[in-house]
Amino acid sequence: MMTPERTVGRLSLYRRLLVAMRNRGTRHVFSHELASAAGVTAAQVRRDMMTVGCSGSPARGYDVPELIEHIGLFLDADEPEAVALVGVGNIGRAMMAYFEGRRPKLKMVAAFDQDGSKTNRVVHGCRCYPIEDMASVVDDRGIRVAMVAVPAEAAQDVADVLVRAGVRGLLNFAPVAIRVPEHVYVEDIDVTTSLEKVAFFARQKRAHKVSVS
Amino acid sequence: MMTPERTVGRLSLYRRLLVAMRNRGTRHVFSHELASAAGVTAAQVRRDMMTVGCSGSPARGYDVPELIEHIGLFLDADEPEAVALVGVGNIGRAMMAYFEGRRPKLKMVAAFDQDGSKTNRVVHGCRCYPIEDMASVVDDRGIRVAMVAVPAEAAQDVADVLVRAGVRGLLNFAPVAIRVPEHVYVEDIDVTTSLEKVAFFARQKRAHKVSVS
DNA sequence: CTCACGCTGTGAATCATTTCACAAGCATAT
DNA sequence: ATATGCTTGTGAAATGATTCACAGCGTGAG
Ligand SMILES: NC(=O)c1ccc[n+]([C@@H]2O[C@H](COP(=O)([O-])OP(=O)(O)OC[C@H]3O[C@@H](n4cnc5c(N)ncnc54)[C@H](O)[C@@H]3O)[C@@H](O)[C@H]2O)c1
Ligand SMILES: NC(=O)c1ccc[n+]([C@@H]2O[C@H](COP(=O)([O-])OP(=O)(O)OC[C@H]3O[C@@H](n4cnc5c(N)ncnc54)[C@H](O)[C@@H]3O)[C@@H](O)[C@H]2O)c1
Repeated sequence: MMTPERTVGRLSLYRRLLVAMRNRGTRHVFSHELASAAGVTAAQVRRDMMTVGCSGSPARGYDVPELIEHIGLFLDADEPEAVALVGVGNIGRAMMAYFEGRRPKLKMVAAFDQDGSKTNRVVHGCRCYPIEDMASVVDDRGIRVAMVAVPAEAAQDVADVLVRAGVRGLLNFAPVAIRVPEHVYVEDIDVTTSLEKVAFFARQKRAHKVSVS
Repeated sequence: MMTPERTVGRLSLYRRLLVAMRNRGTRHVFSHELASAAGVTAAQVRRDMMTVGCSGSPARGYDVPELIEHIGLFLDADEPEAVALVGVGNIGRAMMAYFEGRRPKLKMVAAFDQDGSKTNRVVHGCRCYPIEDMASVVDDRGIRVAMVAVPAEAAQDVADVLVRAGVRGLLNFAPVAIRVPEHVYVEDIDVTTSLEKVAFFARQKRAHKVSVS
């Protein structure tokens, strides 16, 4: 019954593609069309649709608005969710700019930083508080999801405070493995690792190409 | 013989942790220590060490400097590799700041942007060129790895030019599935999807907690 | 009205990755 | 010298994710 992590990621991607299709006026979509747009197989799409409990017709495929709605029911909370950001540096500011008005169900409502020159103002519609206020603001506003964009040395401490204040999910940009209690979910975005993977497989592919041809 | 994608990601992570250990003066490490630092199991670490062909002693564990070297031999190219960046916006600039002097084997040597106000200068040690020069600069410098940080609408076009100019690996920040020939590797960093995953599992965990206790 | 086609939904099979479990090893204490 | 208590390395088992393959169906053509 527990949904696989990969599936959730793909559903988020499908939704974005489907919204774009709807905005272009597309009403129906076949599994192979969505699959090709998402870069996965048609069977995968159909399986994923099973997990959101959505079915299509053999003749027309899936109904796009209906799919968007079902994915929303599955993925989203009932109420819009408040998200906190810790660390108003390069990455933090880029994220504020990016998320402004993008996903109405996930609104960045509070940012925190140690540096006094970055706090007590509103950036991209998000209020910036001194770090000392973090526990109380997160607790008061019932914030359950936070992005961590502070230097690696500070990430664990920040996470500890967030978790104690009630946060249940962390998106971590700092290049460290954050340790959290079992009931907290952490997703890491590790750009260095990603880039090293790209460099590694870029080389592999070249080698493979040569050896085959 | 083809190394799994996951393994490569973990090796990159291990290396970072090992370098930090070495800088603290640690000479030897047991699989369970590295595992705990990386947030994986000890068996996983030992398996991964097998793929880089590195062995430890039952008494002392693995030799830290030796491990760092072996992972380097496995992951890195012989020569330092040049990396290109396309899109000198919020994300692009954050990446330039971040990678400056971080990984000597992966050096960001050229950035490209459409916007004239961002080009023909040096930012964080990386020269910014007009987008028109991209194909020739990438080709001339033999660049094989590139980061794509342009708006979604432009990403496919940019990727096409890069691939034609000889790029074999892409790190893509734009929220679209980029289509590339079979011999090119693409890794996506999709912050929206990651955040939606975090929000989803944060909720799940809460539910799980309640139902168990 | 009937047929043929191409799609969906899904059990079963395949493929990939992780974990188990244990023989063999090495340093240390006795 | 040898017993002890850790560890490593690794087949084999388990788990997890993806793909196959096909029955069943709805639609549009004839
Ligand atoms: N910039 C990038 O492209 C990039 C890429 C990958 C990872 N990262 C990681 O993301 C994190 C942030 O990177 P950045 O480039 O935005 O760094 P940055 O230095 O620009 O910003 C860090 C911010 O965190 C604040 N801060 C420091 N300690 C704090 C604390 N204890 N509590 C609250 N705020 C604190 C600082 O005042 C600063 O505003 C780092 O861990 C970095 O390694 C950044
Ligand atoms: N900012 C974020 O936190 C964030 C997060 C996730 C994803 N992204 C994605 O990353 C990409 C960049 O985001 P950003 O916030 O840096 O955007 P941005 O608007 O700040 O920067 C985009 C840059 O690309 C340049 N550009 C546009 N078209 C171009 C083209 N055809 N060729 C070359 N350069 C071109 C622009 O001049 C600009 O400098 C977008 O696809 C965005 O969706 C950004």
